[in-house]
Amino acid sequence: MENGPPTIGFEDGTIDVERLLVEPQDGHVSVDSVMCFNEKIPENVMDMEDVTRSFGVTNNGIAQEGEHILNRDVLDSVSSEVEVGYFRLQNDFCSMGEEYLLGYTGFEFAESITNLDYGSSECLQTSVSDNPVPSSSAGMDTPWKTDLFRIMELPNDQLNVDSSDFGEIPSLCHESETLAEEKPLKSPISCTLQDIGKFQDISSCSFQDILSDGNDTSLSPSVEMFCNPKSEKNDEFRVTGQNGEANNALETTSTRASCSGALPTQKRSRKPTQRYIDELADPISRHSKRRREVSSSILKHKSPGVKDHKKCHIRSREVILPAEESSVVAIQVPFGSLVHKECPKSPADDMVRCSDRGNPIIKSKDNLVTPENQKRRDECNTAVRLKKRDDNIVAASQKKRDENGTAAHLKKRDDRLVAPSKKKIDCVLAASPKKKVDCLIRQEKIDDYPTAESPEEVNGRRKHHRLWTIAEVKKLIDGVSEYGVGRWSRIKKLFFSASAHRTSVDLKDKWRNLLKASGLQGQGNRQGEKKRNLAWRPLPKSILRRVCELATMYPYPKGRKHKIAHIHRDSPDRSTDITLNDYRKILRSINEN
DNA sequence: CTTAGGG
DNA sequence: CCCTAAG
Repeated sequence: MENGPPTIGFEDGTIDVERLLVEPQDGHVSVDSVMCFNEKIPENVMDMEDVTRSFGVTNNGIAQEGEHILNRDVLDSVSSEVEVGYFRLQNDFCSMGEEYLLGYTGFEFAESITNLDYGSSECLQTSVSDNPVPSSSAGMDTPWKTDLFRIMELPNDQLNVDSSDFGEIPSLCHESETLAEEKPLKSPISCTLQDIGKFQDISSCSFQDILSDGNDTSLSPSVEMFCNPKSEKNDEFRVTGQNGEANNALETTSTRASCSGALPTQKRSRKPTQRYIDELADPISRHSKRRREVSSSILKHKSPGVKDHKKCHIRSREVILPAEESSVVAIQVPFGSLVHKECPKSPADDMVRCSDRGNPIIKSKDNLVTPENQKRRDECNTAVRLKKRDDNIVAASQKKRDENGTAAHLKKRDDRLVAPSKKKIDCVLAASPKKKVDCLIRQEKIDDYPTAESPEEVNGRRKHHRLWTIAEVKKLIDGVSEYGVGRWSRIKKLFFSASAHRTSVDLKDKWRNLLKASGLQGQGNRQGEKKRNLAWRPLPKSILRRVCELATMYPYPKGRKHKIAHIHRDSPDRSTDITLNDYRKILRSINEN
């Protein structure tokens, strides 16, 4: 209604492409909010990506601006081809392809569209049939999208744009609104392209990687970030923003809200599809099998009805996204809004907690994985151990053994830990059964943060496997540089007194891993090491370097008898860093004596 | 109890 | 991380 072209089609069924153009840039035309034609879209090529491709829309825009540029020439040529109907090629829609749709899984439409890949227009029809186009008067939405549905409704062999469609555009608003309402996810306003950019900067992997990653398994958080805001746009014709400004999100949201208010009900909001859930859950699950095990058992014991609350789990999990530790900074993806809506507790708690040592890093933690979202997951949890060593084992006996063993160990460990806070209890008290589950999940998350204050335990069981934060690694390195390799208990005492977890053994193990990562240890198969190195989580090179230095300094085996003499002798050659550490170490030893 | 090492 | 064996 506002600034969008009220109509873009001609009476003869063609489309005024020029009107679709938005903000010409550098001889290119931004196609955001622009749509195209269905032209000769092959019957079996309903996939948006294909469409996009066939019209020369480039996808490279995502990483930068999240926009797609359509060469004007191409567009022009296309315009002549436009004959009947059109597709709305929303930028993300195009580029995201299935991803985008998956992000949308909340409602049938998405699923149906997803199926377009397989080339059946039936999907479209069925999906639309589910949402019959109501005739209402209020109209704020753009006709574009609604017309998309129109087209879908049409039989496969007659994709025609009824000129009347343009006239009754307003009447279609209702449906669009409905769709909007059905969206399972509200994109957080704070989630902007800028954030995404930041993410990119921080993480070593490119967005493309992420995308592809999400392809096989599920939507990666980052993808979601993209998807959600876009989804909003998709429903809102008012999509202005190529810039992905937060304001946009707000605007669109509010617009929708008002619109829906005007057109109450008629459609009950749909729950996220199972598929959607699956997609979300997958990435995390992959990384934290272990956690899952524990959590599953916990959940199982605590609340039999976990399955019923899958959705909640998902929500909570979304709060914390896997952050990259590649650099000293980790990204915190603002998915808070989602959580806020679904869950009473805000993720903020976790974040705050996580910043021990003043380190603003939010660990990605596989931990979050815990929330089993799907039946499948639940089943797996309860019935099968995903541990590496359990790969071949399906037998219950094995499982039992493992559980018992771990349980015992955990208990033991817990005893040594700082007394758990009452957060969990509070949580439980204040919550309905559903919330209880959430609390548990949150508990896990909290647990992940190595703050002495928050070593909560769930039912006496503790989650293990906390990711090592860079800060921790640094501390470890400092400790090693001070005390040398092998004095894990001391290092633990002095550097990790704050973190109840991280036993001396853990330190030792971590150091071992660091050595591997630094590629300085395995003399035999250095190549293998290196290869694995790539798989390693991007560790700050500075850390790796220090590890190397320390490793050379203190041969891992106890062979560092002459350590001190060595140091003195070599200190001039050593980096200032090491020298300083040595100095400190000496001082400390002196003090102790 | 602490380490080293294998799993 | 877990588990075990060795000082």
